[in-house]
Amino acid sequence: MKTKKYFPQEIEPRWQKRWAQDGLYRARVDWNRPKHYALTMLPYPSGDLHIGHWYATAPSDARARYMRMRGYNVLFPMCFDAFGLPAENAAIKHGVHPHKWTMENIARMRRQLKSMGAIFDWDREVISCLPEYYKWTQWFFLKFYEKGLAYRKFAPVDFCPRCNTTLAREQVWGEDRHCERCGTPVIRKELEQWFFKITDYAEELLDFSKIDWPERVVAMQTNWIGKSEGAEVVFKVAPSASTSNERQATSHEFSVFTTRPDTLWGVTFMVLAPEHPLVSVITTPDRRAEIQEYTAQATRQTEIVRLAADREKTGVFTGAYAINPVNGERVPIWIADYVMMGYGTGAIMGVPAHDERDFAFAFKYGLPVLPVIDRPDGACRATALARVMKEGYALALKEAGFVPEVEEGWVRVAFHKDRAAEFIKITRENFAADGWVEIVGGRWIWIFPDGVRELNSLAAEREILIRCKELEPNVRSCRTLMEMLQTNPYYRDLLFHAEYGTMINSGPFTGTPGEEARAKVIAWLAEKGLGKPAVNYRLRDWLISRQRYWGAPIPIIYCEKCGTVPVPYEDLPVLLPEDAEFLPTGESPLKYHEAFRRTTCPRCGGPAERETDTMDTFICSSWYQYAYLSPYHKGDLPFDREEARYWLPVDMYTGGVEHACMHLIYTRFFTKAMRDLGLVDFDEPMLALRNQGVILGEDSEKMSKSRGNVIAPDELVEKYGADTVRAYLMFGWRWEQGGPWDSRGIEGVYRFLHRAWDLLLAPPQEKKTAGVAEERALRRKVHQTIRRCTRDMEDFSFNTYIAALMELANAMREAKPALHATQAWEEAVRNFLLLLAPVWPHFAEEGWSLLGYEYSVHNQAWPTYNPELAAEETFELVIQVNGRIRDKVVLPVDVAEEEAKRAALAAEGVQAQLAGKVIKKLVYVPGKLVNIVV
RNA sequence: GGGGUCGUGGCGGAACCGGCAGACGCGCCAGACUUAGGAUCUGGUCCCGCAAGGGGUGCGGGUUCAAGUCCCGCCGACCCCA
Repeated sequence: MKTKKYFPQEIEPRWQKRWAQDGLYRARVDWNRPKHYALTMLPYPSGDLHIGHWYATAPSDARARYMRMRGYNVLFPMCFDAFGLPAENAAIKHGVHPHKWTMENIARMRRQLKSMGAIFDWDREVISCLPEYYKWTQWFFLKFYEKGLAYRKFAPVDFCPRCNTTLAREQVWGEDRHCERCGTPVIRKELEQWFFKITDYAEELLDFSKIDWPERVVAMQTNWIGKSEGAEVVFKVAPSASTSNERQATSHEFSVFTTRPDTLWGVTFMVLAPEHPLVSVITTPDRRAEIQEYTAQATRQTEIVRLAADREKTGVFTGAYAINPVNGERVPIWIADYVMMGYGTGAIMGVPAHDERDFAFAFKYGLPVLPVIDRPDGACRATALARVMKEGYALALKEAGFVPEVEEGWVRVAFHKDRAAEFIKITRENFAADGWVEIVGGRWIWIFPDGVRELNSLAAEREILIRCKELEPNVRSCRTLMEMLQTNPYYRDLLFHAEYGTMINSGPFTGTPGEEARAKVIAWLAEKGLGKPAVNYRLRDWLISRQRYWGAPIPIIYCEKCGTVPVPYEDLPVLLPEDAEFLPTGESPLKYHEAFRRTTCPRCGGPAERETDTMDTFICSSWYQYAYLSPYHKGDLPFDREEARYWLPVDMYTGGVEHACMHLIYTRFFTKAMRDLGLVDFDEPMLALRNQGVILGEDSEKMSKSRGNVIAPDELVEKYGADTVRAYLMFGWRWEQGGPWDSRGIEGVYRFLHRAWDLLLAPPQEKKTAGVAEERALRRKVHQTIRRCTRDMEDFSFNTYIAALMELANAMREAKPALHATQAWEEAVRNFLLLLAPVWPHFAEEGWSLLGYEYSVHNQAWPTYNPELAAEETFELVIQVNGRIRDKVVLPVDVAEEEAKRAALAAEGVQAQLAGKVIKKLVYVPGKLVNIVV
């Protein structure tokens, strides 16, 4: 009888129907079994399922199936992130209502997802745009509001002119600060917006000790949160000259945050943000006009322009001075647009000797530079004008071991600071006229014929400059010493450095080594009451207001009498009206919906207005893993407590790394806030996380309709069946890496399924006889494969998992003529099907059924391997001479060391190499090799 | 500029603790079966060489009996942050 051919188009729908009928994959609470909550990131219902969805989902399903066979009660749900802009844009473009558009897409994508044959429990599906769902999204908002985690403030915010809405800081990407969704560069607006206080959890979000997440994601989040430790230091404003005789009624002060309190003695100016409230107070009358003009112009600039690193720094002097609390120096206060009110305290201290930006600013405006941190490398350079030196100067230096370069009337020398004293001595002995030689870098010393002067204070800076100007007409236009030095290209790279090093010119701290400098200064500041330790985070609060229609309305009412009033819980959900005009005006469409906007105050009953912005859809997805527990829960809480107690938290989360600083940080914040609200009793939503890569088009470019390189999974399923698509997606790439699609590669996997079909179901073409050894060899391969596959599935190493199955199939094909119908063969077939089951669920079920096993293969236990059966009996001993392979011999695995060495020395290929040589050493690695060193 | 990840055949990729580099698959080459083959099966396939042998994991050094793997320095790619 001829075996029928493998025909996935018939097999797959049949089994999918049967599994659904039997509720095979329904996940129910069962306290007698260990649970495993596997979750993959929910898709946005954009229209059709993309091959990327398959790439993310199918391998995750295979692993969830594996866990199921391992005996876990597995929950692997699926749903749709249904609110969001594309629905609204489609409405604007094609006149379809977002609800209709979204629900139709969901219906299509649900059908497409079902063709995958995954173990999704569709009874737990949730759709975030339905009132039964967003009621709870609004409920979370109210809870956060009660807890002080949701607040409204007027602030400069990022606005996408294409999406016509504000965005959270996380949703603005890249150097050009573009919108994460549409790529348009954002602009800045000043608006009153709602925020979630994620910064309250900044410190806790930095703790990843309880979760097994990829290092890359940990690094990205850590980077994003951007903790910097340092000190807050208070500077007093010096009484201004014009008012000094009248004694000022109020003394002003302001604080700055710095990560480098060890450089405080090097402060030569201060900079306030133009928006800083003190600016208008301290500006002297003569500076007022200029300051006002600059401030007005800075406010108009976007943050992106103001912060651009390559932009020339500009600023204006306020006329006021601050007193450096550590040494009483009077330093000028400037304003500059590169200082932002929203960052730190809106004021910085300028230490041009040890900060690149400060250096550029000081250089531009002729502010002095005072080095206060020693160069760790000690590199010094010096330049002498040849005509002021004796002729023998260079020679004298040479004799002393220096390496002077003499060129165009200059003598230049580079040396280590330890030799500075010697250099000074030789230099002083060699002056022929009045002049000077300066040392920069490791030391800052001006050598004059009558003595040396060190640059160790602002006073010294002024005095040295005056002396130099007297001596040299060329430098008379220089405002600072640094300006003078800057003209000499030989000093490039030595004029400032930002490294840690021993403190110099720092009063009582001079000589403090770099490693302890910060801590010591901070402690001292605190003790003297001049400052305190402080931590600054880069993380901003999460801006959640969106000026769009297709989202969950923010449940807030504004009453003229009562102010901001939260919608009472019993009034939830605040329904999104169906008949809004959603035009992209840059303001919320709900604002123009009178019936929605006008309401009564829940407190006083008077007329009031609703908030018309909707919530960022990332809020919907911050708690969806809880929604699956009891879809559209009807109770006091968003989910069923019993279900939660059993299933939570998520054990394995899979998805793309592009969400590292958005969804993945938001959902961690949500869970921590939920914990503090008493809703859950754990700290992290997802215990483990694994990221898949991205499948590119065959042209190695990102798939896009405009490029025409999109691979449609539906077509592939139609041609090859879902099992082949699943297997190819797992085999073709390192899962976490992804790469370009290869339409020939999938053919190879398809062929493999056909071969495997014949291997299992067709009678052998020929018959051979076999001995015990062959039988044992087959069983060994089977058990080795179980071992490999188990490990690979644990490690998400899907490509090698499939490779191991292919190897087993190859071995089985070899053995089939001799072993068919033996017990070893039966065992091989049974285990092969079990190992196939997570990857090709339909194929495995069909094979299992045709071979007469009891339904269902997916209810079978994961096979275990017998280490004894998996163990090899012999091995190939590699014999090296001086590290080069010269021969190999096959030996029993339990061979004695002496025996192995004897065999190695006797090997033919070795003998030829050893002739007449003395063996110096013999390295023996049991079970591996012998290396003979001669 | 700072931080991270990574460089292995024509391609995707294997290689566990430092121990046979290139598993598995694609492609390619040869053969078989065929009216035919873009189906299927068999064999071959890192490079040089008829061979013995030699070379080889981005480049240059180092540690070691032994390095794709560890260390140092370059070069290049990608990602994140400026």
